[in-house]
Amino acid sequence: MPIALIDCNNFYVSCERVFQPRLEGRPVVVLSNNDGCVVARSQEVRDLGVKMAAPWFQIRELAERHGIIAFSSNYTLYADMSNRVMSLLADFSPQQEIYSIDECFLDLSGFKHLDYTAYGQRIRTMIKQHVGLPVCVGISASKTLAKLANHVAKKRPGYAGVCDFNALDAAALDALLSTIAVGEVWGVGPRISARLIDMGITTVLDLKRAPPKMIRTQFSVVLERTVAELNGEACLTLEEIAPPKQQIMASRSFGEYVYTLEELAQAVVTYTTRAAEKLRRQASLAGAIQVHIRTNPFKPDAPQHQRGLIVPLPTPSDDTRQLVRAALFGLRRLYRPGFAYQKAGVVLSELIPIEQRPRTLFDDTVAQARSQSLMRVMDGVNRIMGEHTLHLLGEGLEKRWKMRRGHKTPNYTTRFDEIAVARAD
DNA sequence: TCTGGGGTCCTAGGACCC
DNA sequence: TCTGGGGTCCTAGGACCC
Repeated sequence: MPIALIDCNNFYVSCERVFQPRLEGRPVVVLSNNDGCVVARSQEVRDLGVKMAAPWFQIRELAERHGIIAFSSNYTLYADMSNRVMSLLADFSPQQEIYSIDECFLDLSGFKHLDYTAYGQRIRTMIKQHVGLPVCVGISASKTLAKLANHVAKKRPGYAGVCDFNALDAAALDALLSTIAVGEVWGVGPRISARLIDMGITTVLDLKRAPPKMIRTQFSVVLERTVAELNGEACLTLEEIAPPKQQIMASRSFGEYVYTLEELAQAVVTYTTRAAEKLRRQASLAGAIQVHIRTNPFKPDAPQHQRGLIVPLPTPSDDTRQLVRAALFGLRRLYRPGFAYQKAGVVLSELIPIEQRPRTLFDDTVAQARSQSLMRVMDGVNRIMGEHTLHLLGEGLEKRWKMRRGHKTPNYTTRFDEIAVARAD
């Protein structure tokens, strides 16, 4: 069963380059929320040795020396670009799994006599032409192998952006796998990688040939499955429909330290509102809400305070006001004065589909209906008029604590007043 | 001065039951 | 000196992913 993995190259950076072609060939990074650390790097930046997740303030000097251009994350833009890519890719196979904002799997098993490498090149050309983004394509018999094939397509110029493992004979494939570090395998993170290397399993080929039972006892069934996948046995199926989330989070670091309960409450109301919107979008109710606050863990000399609390709801709900009440109840119990808080967040859990709302004798169905219409109106207004048009006053008006985004580009594709302008001078 | 955010799955261990 | 056995459920924590 041939599976293709299509992955955009340096996705966020490439999105920015589409609208500023002069950035082509120049070192570019995109920063995380709060302009905290590097979350996307152009090839030029990788070549300078800048690591993923490097704190921006630490590499600032290097950046200045080499003229690295930095952008704040513009998730509105990236999400829109992603949708365009995914809907184009959907035309290349009846089965598509959108795995993340910049990758998807396609099941190619229906295409019997296809030249997969040529097909991969057609995909590349199509995406480049219609969206302007560079992508690479990996093809093989399992998801794990397709991921590796994609890695090869990205890293080895000889493949010109498309690598089909099926096109190699067994010996050639093993030879190739013996040149890739075991840590590149999907599902092998830094911890497991270090342990494997201690055991003498250093390359992908070593892991492919490791005895599955030993891997199971020493590690887990998960890694055992990975070994099977490396041997061409597809254990992971294509998930075309994303299952509803089991928990929904919203949290942010603050742009400036927060000291007072009042300001923490504003943040908690804001994040709860966001989480509740996501909750309603997937038509679920939450049975509990967890609140957490913390000081800056990177400042061990400063007084530290970090706590979380789960607040059960009287009945499962998707009403922002009810969730906010519970969250603030939790916050008041967590809060201790005298600390410089750096982050707060909420997690909605015990989610159930809305049609499974438990019924009791004492349900106030009138209040429930009112709540539903109110939320529908709020969501509707915010969808049409722009997010945040209608919100609870508890979010605060000033938001001194809101995140820094000093280098954000316009929402070129989603707002008429920020649309890209082309000049012919 | 400045260090992201949002998820999933699995396992071990404790509580509890008969 | 000796202190059952087997099962389920729940939670916290660890590992991973992008």
